[in-house]
Amino acid sequence: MRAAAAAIETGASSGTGNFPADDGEIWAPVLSDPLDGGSTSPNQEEIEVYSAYVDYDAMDFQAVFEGPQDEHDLNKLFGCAMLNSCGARCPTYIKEANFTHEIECELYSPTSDHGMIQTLAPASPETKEMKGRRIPAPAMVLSEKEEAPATMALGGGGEEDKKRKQGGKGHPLPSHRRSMRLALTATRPEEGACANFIVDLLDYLPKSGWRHGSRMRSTRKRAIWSLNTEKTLLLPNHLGKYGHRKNNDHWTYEEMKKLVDVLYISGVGNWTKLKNENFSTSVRTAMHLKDKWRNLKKAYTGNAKKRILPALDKDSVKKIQKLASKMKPHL
DNA sequence: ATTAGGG
DNA sequence: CCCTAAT
Repeated sequence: MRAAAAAIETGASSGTGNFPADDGEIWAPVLSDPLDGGSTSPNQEEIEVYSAYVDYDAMDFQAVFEGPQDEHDLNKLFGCAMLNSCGARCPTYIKEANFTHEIECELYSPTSDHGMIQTLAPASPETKEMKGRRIPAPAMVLSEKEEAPATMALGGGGEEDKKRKQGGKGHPLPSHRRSMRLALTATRPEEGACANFIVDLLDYLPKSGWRHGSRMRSTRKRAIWSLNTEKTLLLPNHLGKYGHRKNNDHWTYEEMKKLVDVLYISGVGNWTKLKNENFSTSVRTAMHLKDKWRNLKKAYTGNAKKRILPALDKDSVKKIQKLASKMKPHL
């Protein structure tokens, strides 16, 4: 079982870029005050996020630690939260205007397509105490057939996926390369922490724009989640801010590491050649490679303050910094 | 056709 | 990730 992977602070900021022990593990930096943008918050609690799954891949962390790029990232955040601290059966709250639904979700991790969270099974009718408020849960019955499997299936094209795609029961799968089916977890997580975490994540999208550290990054209208008749959790706007992008996929850990490794050997530049020789099958264009390098460099160079860093292994970080400072690959 | 840099 | 001026 994988140990603690990261901590999320909901309180005031502390240092950024905390480097854990160099144990070769994929790590992610502490995300500073993502929820209140640095304003003084009475809520100083620290929530430990951990994975209950053995083969937890870095991809899953990206969404959380890169911060929302658009509304769709909430799906990832959601999934991350659930995967990490909750599990499929953990009560999850969806705030809809003034009403709060308690649901259980199935996550479809978006890649080139836009993903969505679909309710897998309605939660048992009960009332939860949350943040001092009484949250009414809708009365629904959990059906056996709709229950999540006891194992998690990673990677699109699995048997479950195919079955569902061919118009079976269940919910229609969006076409995507990867999908995650949340597993039932043996142990129910601490309710308070999870619920608060989820709700706070939803609050991550403020009324007008979202914050990155203490500064406002965009003026985006608040996304209101809603459940349609299919019990599908949807956003009102399917395209979002970056919906026009041809490739709206986020870089994976493997991609970033490969890019760094290649640059470390071949040097920075000659992006077209780099693309043809090392990323010929990748969706990334030469310009994408160039852009990513620029962003990585910026992220790990200088006094990057309050910046949400992409999860990378320490070795890659060193290479980035060495390349950035034009140091030779000696040592 | 590519790249650098701003958006 | 896109756009575009500059090369």
